[in-house]
Amino acid sequence: MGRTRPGDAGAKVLKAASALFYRDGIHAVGVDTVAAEAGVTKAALYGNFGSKSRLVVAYLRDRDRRWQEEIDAITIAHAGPRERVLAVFDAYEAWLSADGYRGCAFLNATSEFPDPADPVREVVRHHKTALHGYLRAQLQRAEPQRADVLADELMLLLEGAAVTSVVAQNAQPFRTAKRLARTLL
Amino acid sequence: MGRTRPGDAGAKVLKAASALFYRDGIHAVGVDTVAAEAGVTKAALYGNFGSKSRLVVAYLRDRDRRWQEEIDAITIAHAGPRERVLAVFDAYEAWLSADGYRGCAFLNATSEFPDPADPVREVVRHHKTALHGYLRAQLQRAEPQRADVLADELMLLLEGAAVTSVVAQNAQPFRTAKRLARTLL
DNA sequence: CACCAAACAGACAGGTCTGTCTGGTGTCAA
DNA sequence: TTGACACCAGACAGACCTGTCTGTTTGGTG
Repeated sequence: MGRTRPGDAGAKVLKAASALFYRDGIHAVGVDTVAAEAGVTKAALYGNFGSKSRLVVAYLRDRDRRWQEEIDAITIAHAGPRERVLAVFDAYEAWLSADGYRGCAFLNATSEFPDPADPVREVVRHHKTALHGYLRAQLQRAEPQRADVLADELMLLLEGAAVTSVVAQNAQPFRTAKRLARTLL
Repeated sequence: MGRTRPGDAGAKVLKAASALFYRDGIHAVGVDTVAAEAGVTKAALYGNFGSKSRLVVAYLRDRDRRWQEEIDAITIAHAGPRERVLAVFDAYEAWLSADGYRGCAFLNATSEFPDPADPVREVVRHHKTALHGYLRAQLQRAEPQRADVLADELMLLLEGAAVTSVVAQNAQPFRTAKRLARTLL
């Protein structure tokens, strides 16, 4: 019977791991579960990723890449810097609400990996630095002299809305954050 | 030899659990480790708390109680509502920096317990609701008509600064948050 | 067609997890 | 003094964890 072609196992594992790690938490999901959900053997999982730690890093890198695509879509869809910045709030909210307010995968990973030197934390810093850089680049065009401070402040609002919406299990914090962001701009 | 008096085991376990759960994460710490660190047997731990889940809830309740004492101290030390609100930012920052920016114990627990119906999440909601209520009560005296919105906004700034300071491993986000809070007031 | 890489199936090792149980020891109060 | 109680010491069960191993089957390529 048509078994899957070689080389697909890695992608299937990554897809299953993404869903499970995000939904249940990283420490709470074992590699057996990931392999079973992916329809793949543990040997194939280890052949592709080497260890669970590396699979976790791959999971976060993949999510960062998909988020970057979202940012690119925003850049294409909106021309003005203010519109782009506000669209980031909408995109963030959409990602969180789509999965029942489970929170930011990178902040969750930060909670589960306390060591700041862990490779996981490097991916998190990379992701957040990229987001901050995008905001600052946009603001540089709109309000050059306030760009740095504004980018810091908008990051606080974004992250605050993210975690607060998880506790509250609804999108209301994002409305508060976006309204305040609009007045700051 | 002077063994400890009966009744002390519970307090010793709670103290050890608080330190370990907060530092390493809840799922990452086993009950054997907690019992060993407390200088107590597992039997005593289970005799006092019944299960790890209940110990986790006790840990968060205890931390909430200690935070409430901090809030009470702020109320005593400052008379004006604006001073009290800004002092909350300082207290939050002090708690995080004192433990190497490991983050808010309640938000970390939220990451580790995805089910919103979990007793752990109820403690988290209680804690955050109490904080929000304190801010709103203070603001009611300073700016009655804006109190509700302002309390929401300050919560976003507090939570945003908390998680961002963990990623960055420094207190800079709190300075940004406090400055913005001051201009909002 | 023959070969090889990559998948399969599934057992296995060694460790850790939560939770229980047995039996001994110390303390306090009646 | 005696009994209740809370603890100690440590083994134990059963599940789950990561990671490895043996051997087989398959699909794509030279």
